Amino acid sequence: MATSKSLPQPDREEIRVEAVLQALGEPVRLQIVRALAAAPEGIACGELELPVTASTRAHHLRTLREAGVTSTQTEGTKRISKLRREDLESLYPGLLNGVLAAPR
Amino acid sequence: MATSKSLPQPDREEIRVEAVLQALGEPVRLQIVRALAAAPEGIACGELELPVTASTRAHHLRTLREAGVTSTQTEGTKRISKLRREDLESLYPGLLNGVLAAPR
DNA sequence: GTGATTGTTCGATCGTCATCGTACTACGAT
DNA sequence: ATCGTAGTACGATGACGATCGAACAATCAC
Repeated sequence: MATSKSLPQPDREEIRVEAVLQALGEPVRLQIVRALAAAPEGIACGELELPVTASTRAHHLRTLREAGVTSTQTEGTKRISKLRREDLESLYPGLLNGVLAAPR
Repeated sequence: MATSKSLPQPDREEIRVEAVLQALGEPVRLQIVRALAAAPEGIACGELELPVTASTRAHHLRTLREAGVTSTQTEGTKRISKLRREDLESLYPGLLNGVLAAPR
C-alpha cells in the first residue's frame, strides 16, 4: 500500500509575508520555486537540478515549506513538493506572478 | 538656492529580483516600504518612526536604494526617499501590490 | 532478510548582515 | 565663523543562515 503523508506546514492565516519574502530572496530557493511553478504536479527533491548537495537541498525545501511557500507529501521514499499557489495568491495577490515574471 | 541631487541607484534593467526580495524580507525595511507606499511624495529619513537607531536606519535605506526599491534625492540637509513603483511594476507586475496587501 | 534508493538530521564551519556608538560631512541659520 | 540639524561612514560585535559531510531513517526491490 502506498502510504502518503503530508509534512507539517503553516496554515494560511499563519503565513508571514516577511518569511515568504525571505524564503524567495535566496537564489537557490528562487530557482526551486521557478522549477515548481513549471511543474504543477510537483517535483521530488532528487529531481531538482541544483548546484548544492542533497542536505542543502533538503534544508532549502524545509525553509520553503515552513515559510508556507510549498507543501510536501511523501510518496513512498519520495517527497513531492508543490507550490501553494492558491494560498499565496489569496494572501498576496499578484506577488508570485510578479516574481515569476522576472527575467532570469 | 536649493541644490537637489539624486543618489546613485541601479537602472531598471540592472535590478535583480533576488536583491529586491531580500530587501523586502527584512522586517524593518518592509516597515519602511509600507510607510513609503502611504506617502507618494516621499519621506525624509528622520521622519520614519522605527525601532532602530539613525545609523541602522541609514543602512536600511541604502540597502533599499541599492536593491532598486527606492530612489533618494537630497533636499538641503534632508534626503527624501520614494518608492520606485513604476520600475518595480514594470519588472515584476503585481509584486509590490501583493506585498502591500499582506496583513500587518 | 540484504541491499539500494531517497531523503533527513546533526554538528561544524564560514560568511553575511543587522545593530550599535562614535566620528564625520553637509547644509542652514544666526 | 559658529552652532545646530540631518544624515552618512566606519569599525566592532553578535546573531543568523548557507553550506558541507557523515550518520541515520524509511521505503522498495530482490
